[in-house]
Amino acid sequence: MKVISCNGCPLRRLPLFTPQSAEELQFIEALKQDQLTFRADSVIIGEGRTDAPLYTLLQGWGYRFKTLSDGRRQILNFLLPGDFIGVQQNMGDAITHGVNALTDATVCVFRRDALWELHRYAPRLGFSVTWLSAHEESIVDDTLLSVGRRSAEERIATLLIVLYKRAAALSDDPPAEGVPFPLTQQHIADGLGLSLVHTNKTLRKLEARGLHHIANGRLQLRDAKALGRLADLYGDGRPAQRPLI
Amino acid sequence: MKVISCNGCPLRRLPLFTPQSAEELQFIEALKQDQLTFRADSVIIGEGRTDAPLYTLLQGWGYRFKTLSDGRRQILNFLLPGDFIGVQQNMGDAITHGVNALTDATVCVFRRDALWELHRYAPRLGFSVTWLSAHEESIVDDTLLSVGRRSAEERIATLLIVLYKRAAALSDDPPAEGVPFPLTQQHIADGLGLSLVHTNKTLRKLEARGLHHIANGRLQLRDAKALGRLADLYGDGRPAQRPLI
DNA sequence: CGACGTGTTGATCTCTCTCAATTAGAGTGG
DNA sequence: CCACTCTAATTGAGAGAGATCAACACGTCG
Repeated sequence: MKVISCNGCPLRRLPLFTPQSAEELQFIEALKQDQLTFRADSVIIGEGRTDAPLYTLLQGWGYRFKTLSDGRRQILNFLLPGDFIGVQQNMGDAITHGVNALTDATVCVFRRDALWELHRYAPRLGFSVTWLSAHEESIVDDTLLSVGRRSAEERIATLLIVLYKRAAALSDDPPAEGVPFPLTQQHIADGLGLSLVHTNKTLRKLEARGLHHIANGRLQLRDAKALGRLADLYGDGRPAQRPLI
Repeated sequence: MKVISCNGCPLRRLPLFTPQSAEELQFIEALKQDQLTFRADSVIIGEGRTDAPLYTLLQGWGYRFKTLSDGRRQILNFLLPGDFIGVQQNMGDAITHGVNALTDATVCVFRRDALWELHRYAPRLGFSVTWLSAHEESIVDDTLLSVGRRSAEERIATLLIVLYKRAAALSDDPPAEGVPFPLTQQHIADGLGLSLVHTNKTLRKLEARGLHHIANGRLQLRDAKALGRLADLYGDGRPAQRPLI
């Protein structure tokens, strides 16, 4: 993929990034060092790294995860274009989670001190990063609610709705035959604290009831209302809303 | 409790807040509006509020939580002195979780635009907030790993260690007869995605094995090594480490 | 003294896990 | 074009960790 300028960056379309000034854009451009592409299933940031660079996901999907020493794995959240990668760890703390690519994924690489530079010289953008960081936490909060208190059916319904909305928000055209959905059942299981087998059985049950359909890497919600009843979400599941400041 | 000046604020002792300059302190002081005290078990921020102020927990414990419409509750994380309350929501997003006091709790109240002011005029402190926000997320990450992939015994061992360390880091004297531990078993259950009954049985089992002891609102770790083996934490459970910048 | 919150314990019940096999599709090499 | 392999999905059977139901104990408080 050709290296694109920050001017055409897909992140700019996100509502969080209120219209940037020319100076701000130029500033970001100066902090951007490189652009890298990772293969599907490859490691973007290894668990335990301390010197991880700061990335921004430009294209493709990924996920953050933690593992126990015996191999049990929990996916913390899924990363879609526009998400930051490694903010926590770029602040001097040891990283305690890994980041893998789910599909082929292109990232922008920023200077290690980019976060500080941003705060120092473009506080409005620094503020945006804080906002985005807080928003990512709220996604993890939602997942924790699911994993802690929802049944398997409810968890899966919730995940399907949330990912559907996030994916749909990124495409320009209305999602006629569904949205891209690159997760395997193992990813779903690891994201929801379920076993692979039970995930499969639950998915089949929901699909048999006509609630959704997954095929060829695409997800369709066939009965969004029923899924919504299962999920019992109030305001969650919609993409970030408000502009800043 | 007497209103204290930011100069004597307990937060200053936290390693995250590298020595502040006199100007920075003065700046914070100007943003501080008030000081409030909440009763144990009272609501600090109601679920769904949109105009919540920005607080900082000065004294006492609290917790963030989410509930499903049928009443199932998940505690997202526990708040100890030095924690922020409502950062996410003070950034223009609707709040989707509640905050309750666990003990009597005193908070500092800041102007609603304090976060922006901080970023704008004291970028170093703004950066600290971003760091703190990211760090809070990493605590939720750890809990999600527990709830998703650890057994009941392992979850409880993990929680005890983590809270012990956080509480110990806040007291000056070495914790001879344990650290303050104001949680009821219901709080533990809601924080770990377990039922009350099973939480009780598991706690009793661990206590019978001599791993810990809870009495009179205090927690002692009697066999930290055994608890650590159960918890299987690597770097987690210790308080925030590195200074900034 | 009765009511209430918290903790404790026993007896079921069930959701989800684990184990085990099988199927289907993609890629590879002969 | 056909074996061979590997990964992902699927399905059945049995086992188990944890949930639910039901009592009871204990201390505090009005």
